[in-house]
Amino acid sequence: MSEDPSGAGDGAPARPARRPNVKDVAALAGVSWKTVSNVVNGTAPVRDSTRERVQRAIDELGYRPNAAGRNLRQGRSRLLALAIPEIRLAYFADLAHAVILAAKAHGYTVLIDETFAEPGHEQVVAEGFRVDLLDGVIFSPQALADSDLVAAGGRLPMVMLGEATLPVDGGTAAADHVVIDNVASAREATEHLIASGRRRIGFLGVRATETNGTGVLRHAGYKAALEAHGLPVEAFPAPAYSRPGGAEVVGALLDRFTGPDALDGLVCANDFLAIGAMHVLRAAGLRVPDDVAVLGWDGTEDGIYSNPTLTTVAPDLSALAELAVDLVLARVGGSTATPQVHTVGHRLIVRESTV
Amino acid sequence: MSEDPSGAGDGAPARPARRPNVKDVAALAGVSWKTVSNVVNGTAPVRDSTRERVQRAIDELGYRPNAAGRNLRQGRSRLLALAIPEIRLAYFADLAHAVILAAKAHGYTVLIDETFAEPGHEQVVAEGFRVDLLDGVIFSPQALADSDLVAAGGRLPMVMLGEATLPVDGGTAAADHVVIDNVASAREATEHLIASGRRRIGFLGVRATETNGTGVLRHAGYKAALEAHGLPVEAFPAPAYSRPGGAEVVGALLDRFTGPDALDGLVCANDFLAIGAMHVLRAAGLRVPDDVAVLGWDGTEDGIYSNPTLTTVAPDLSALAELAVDLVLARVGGSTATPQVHTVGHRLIVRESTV
DNA sequence: CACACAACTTCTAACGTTGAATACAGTGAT
DNA sequence: ATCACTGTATTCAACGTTAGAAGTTGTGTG
Repeated sequence: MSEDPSGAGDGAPARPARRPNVKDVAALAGVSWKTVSNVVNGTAPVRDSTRERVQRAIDELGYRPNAAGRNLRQGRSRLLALAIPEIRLAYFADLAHAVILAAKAHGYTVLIDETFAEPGHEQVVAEGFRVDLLDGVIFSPQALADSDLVAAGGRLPMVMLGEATLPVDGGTAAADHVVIDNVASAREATEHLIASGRRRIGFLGVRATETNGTGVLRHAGYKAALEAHGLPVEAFPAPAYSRPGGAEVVGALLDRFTGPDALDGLVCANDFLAIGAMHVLRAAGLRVPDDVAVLGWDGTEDGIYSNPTLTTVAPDLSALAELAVDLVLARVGGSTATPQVHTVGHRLIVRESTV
Repeated sequence: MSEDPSGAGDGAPARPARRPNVKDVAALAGVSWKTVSNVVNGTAPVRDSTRERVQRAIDELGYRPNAAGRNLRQGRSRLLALAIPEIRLAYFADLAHAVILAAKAHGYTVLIDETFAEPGHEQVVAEGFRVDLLDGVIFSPQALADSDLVAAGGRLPMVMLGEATLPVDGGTAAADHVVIDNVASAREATEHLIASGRRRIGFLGVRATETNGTGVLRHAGYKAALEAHGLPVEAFPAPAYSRPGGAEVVGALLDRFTGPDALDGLVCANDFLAIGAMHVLRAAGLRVPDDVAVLGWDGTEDGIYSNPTLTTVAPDLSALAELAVDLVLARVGGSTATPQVHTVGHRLIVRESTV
């Protein structure tokens, strides 16, 4: 009916055909558009009276500097990506939350890229995923081995989470890494089980394909603790660090929970494995923690509301996220410091599953 | 030591000082930059041999069209935002996952905005959050009432999830809405409890502040089912649709689960409330489902691995996400169709908690 | 040989922004 | 009255891309 092509309502001010730009503001304020820019960015001194006049024009038109123009001019987008296997996994949702907050504190916006742990997609990320759009990437790789990253020429500032992409020989890292002390935390967690009287403790979550990943390191700490007490070591691989993964492995392992050498403790490489494991154990008529003690990693909220509640190693996620954002933004700012491995804190939260 | 300011390694090709642009590609391929543009965008016909030559140059230089330049020229960023209360809540993580996939199918990238259900921040989103950067927004509001949205002039294509921002009087919606049939699904779920012999069924999750929100509609369906059977209605408010929220409410309500009129069923407005409720019920020595049947909404994976496993109403999330993306992109493309309310499917998944 | 047509080039312009350089006015000193 | 200086404000140019128009080849057709 109306001739207004914008389709906006009647009562409200009609949607302008074109978003206002600096020139519109300048025209309304009666100054040059550069002065408007100066007011917006504080680039050059502007007289108070002029500033007020410009500000009034900005408010009246609802002017917001166009991001594309600004990005083009400045060569920066103030956009970071967080590349993770899958946002549905609680740990990564927690991580994303922490990273979004940390980035916002620096005026940065975060966009989530799900890799689904596919080597192909992870390789794409490593090689400079959306280098046309992003200022930097925070990358939590899963399938990528240490050697892969070195091959990719660092086209885009990148920070790695976890040790997976570190050279096994201890050589120079290709990018900054942020990690928790997996060996120490695994030792702590295992010591906790031993202290509560467990003697036959299994480890769930070794991975054949990993050379330097989370699972390997946690397994190493677990092994060190048991060997220090002269106790037997028994490790099982997991296809995926997920609830179904944990359920599957433990399901195929149920006969190891009966007989004279029955397992009475299970160190799981993360909370999901532990919850999947507990689910199957319960279905098989085994009691947690009475028959088997179970613990995991990540400190996800699931462990607070699981039945029984779950003992877990919780990384200091906000510290991790802030550090990762600081490091990647330092590179964006031009830093060429030698990449390093940074360790953030963790703590063991003891709950019902290991009482 | 090296004079190379890029800081790149030695073996790998040094990071170029400047990212290649169309002119660099054109020079290498021996064609005009316009031809490169034509190859990249398919704007005009190009001979196969030429196309190949250009493609080789693109690959060799690792050329990727600069997003800022392209956005500026085309007036579109191919960026959508998904505004949700909090990514850590499993339902929203599932939703984000579905939206990311749906958007990717259209060449769009998604950026997550967490509103924390703060009215202030939700208002900002409604008024055209990052209109300078985004092509559109998919918005799952929590605190926003129906009237608020109308006031905001639609500066940015927006699709709303859920009924919260619909006018109560059934008037014209200010934007497209995508919903599930909350009344019908609540009736189904409640009928399921009645069919399994429950007679004293409570509802968890009404909200005083809502006029047209999810909780109100699910309560209406619940009420309709009970009244159809002449059974008593008993509803309780929840401070937040979270596990702690569910735990808190049920914790203060434990005496309603003993005595002659003891509740033997609990319809919870979402899975989180249900899991929090089950947690407290168990701690108080009550058995689910023996003493109390419990169910929720959202179909989150938590309900598969909870103890007991949880009966839930699962929305068809991929349909919901695809529809939302289609609708918002239609607006981006210039559609001025009258906003409508679109309903997607759901199904009741029966598990242990209501056997 | 004129003509149509395809493939490509050249040229112009514009998207909105901001750094660098420059112009301008007003003040105070010489 | 001239000059230097300071505080403001302005003009210029460029970021990388693409749309459009007009011109230039080369090839094949009538």
